[in-house]
Amino acid sequence: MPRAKLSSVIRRDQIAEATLAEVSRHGLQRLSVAAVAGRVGLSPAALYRHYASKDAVLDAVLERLRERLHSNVAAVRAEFPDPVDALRELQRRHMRLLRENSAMPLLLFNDAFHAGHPERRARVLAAFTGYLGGIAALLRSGQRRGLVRRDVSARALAVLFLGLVQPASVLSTLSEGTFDLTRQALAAWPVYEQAIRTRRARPRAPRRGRPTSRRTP
Amino acid sequence: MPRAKLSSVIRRDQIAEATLAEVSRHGLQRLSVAAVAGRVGLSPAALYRHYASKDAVLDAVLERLRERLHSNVAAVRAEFPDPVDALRELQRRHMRLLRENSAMPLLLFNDAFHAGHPERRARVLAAFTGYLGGIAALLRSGQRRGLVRRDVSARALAVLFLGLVQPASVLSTLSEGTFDLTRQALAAWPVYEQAIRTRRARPRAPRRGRPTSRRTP
DNA sequence: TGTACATCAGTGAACGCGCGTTCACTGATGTAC
DNA sequence: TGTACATCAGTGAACGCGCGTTCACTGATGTAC
Repeated sequence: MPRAKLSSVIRRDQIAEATLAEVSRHGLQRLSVAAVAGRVGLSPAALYRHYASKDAVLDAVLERLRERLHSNVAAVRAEFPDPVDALRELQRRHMRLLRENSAMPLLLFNDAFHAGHPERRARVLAAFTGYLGGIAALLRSGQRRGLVRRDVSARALAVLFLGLVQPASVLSTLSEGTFDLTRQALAAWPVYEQAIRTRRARPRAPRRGRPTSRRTP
Repeated sequence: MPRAKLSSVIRRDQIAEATLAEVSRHGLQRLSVAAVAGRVGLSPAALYRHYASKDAVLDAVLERLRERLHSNVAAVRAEFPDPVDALRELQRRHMRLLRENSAMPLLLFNDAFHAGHPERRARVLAAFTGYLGGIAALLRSGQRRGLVRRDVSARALAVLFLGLVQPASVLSTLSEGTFDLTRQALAAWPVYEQAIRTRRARPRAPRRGRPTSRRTP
């Protein structure tokens, strides 16, 4: 007996969201078309009315994740004039994104997601470097205004920013939530902030005992 | 026609190494018993003379990776009396380990590796927290000697240490080597080192403009 | 406001492929005598 | 130093399971007239 019919526009959306939810719960490995269809309330065959293949669904999911990362950068840029404040908020949003979409690392860092899909790997890399680029842009703007140290490239500081959350996220996934991601992030932020901010009237390399010198011009 | 016979002790070793090499090259997703056997110079069926299953091989591989992580920590501890120097060297060794075993992130952070294997997931987590524990121990010893800041837990600083390499490693995997892991790591280390070292005669929170105060007792 | 019809979202059943694993058998190797 | 035999690492062929996908068919829905 056929169940309720809905337009393909709606179904496409439901299927992509259901896939995200399934991956969040059981990982990409165990993701089956049957499970996704079941979650939406469809037979597996019905899914093929809306997507050409399982891979097409995964591509749609990737696009959603890319958008969410991008919109986070856009949002904090708009909200905070101070780029360092914006970064702190971005970290918060990033953690929320991870909490609500634990599928994200399970997909993006998963070779099963790229293996044999060169175009998809390129898109993941583009999403990643796009995000990184947004972070680097914030840092560069901080550098221009004399808020962020200039002796290290904005790019390198941006990669370091990702390191603020990523290992914690891995631990959290592995421990199935036992590891407290938020607590770690809260402890890590001030360390990062102090590390990237322009230092004023401080010895350049304290351990060597060199004479004090100003770092910023 | 049967090929050269070798003792099972040798074969077990060859098979585990071949698996590491295969995963490094094509990821876990594409890892097949046939490919591993072929690399060793055996038929797929022969592999079952030495391991009970493909999963048993993967367990052996996990153990090898755990040992390599552990021995890196032990080595830098033995080599450097200063725990911060030891950490710098650990970062170097970690990068080398990643370069020579790109299988490591492809396995350890892969849900296909844990999915449906609670014991294995526990072992991965244990390897991870063991490594983290070793790093935290170095940091704690630095804290005791007044070399490392005490206002942040050694544990949190240890997770941050992992962040020094991990995002770069992901980028490097995604970009298939285009991204320069070593360069990033070299740029990141001084930032980390300055961030964790005890600060002397520096304003506590420069941006707020609070009065100068010593951080270390 | 009804009727006819094209469209399209739905279904159960079956297909087919990849791949881990098993099976029955082979023949080299090490050891007891 | 030979011979007999248990052991054990090797093989090709076939099995079997999971799962993505296709197929022929159904019936609801929207629209032209």
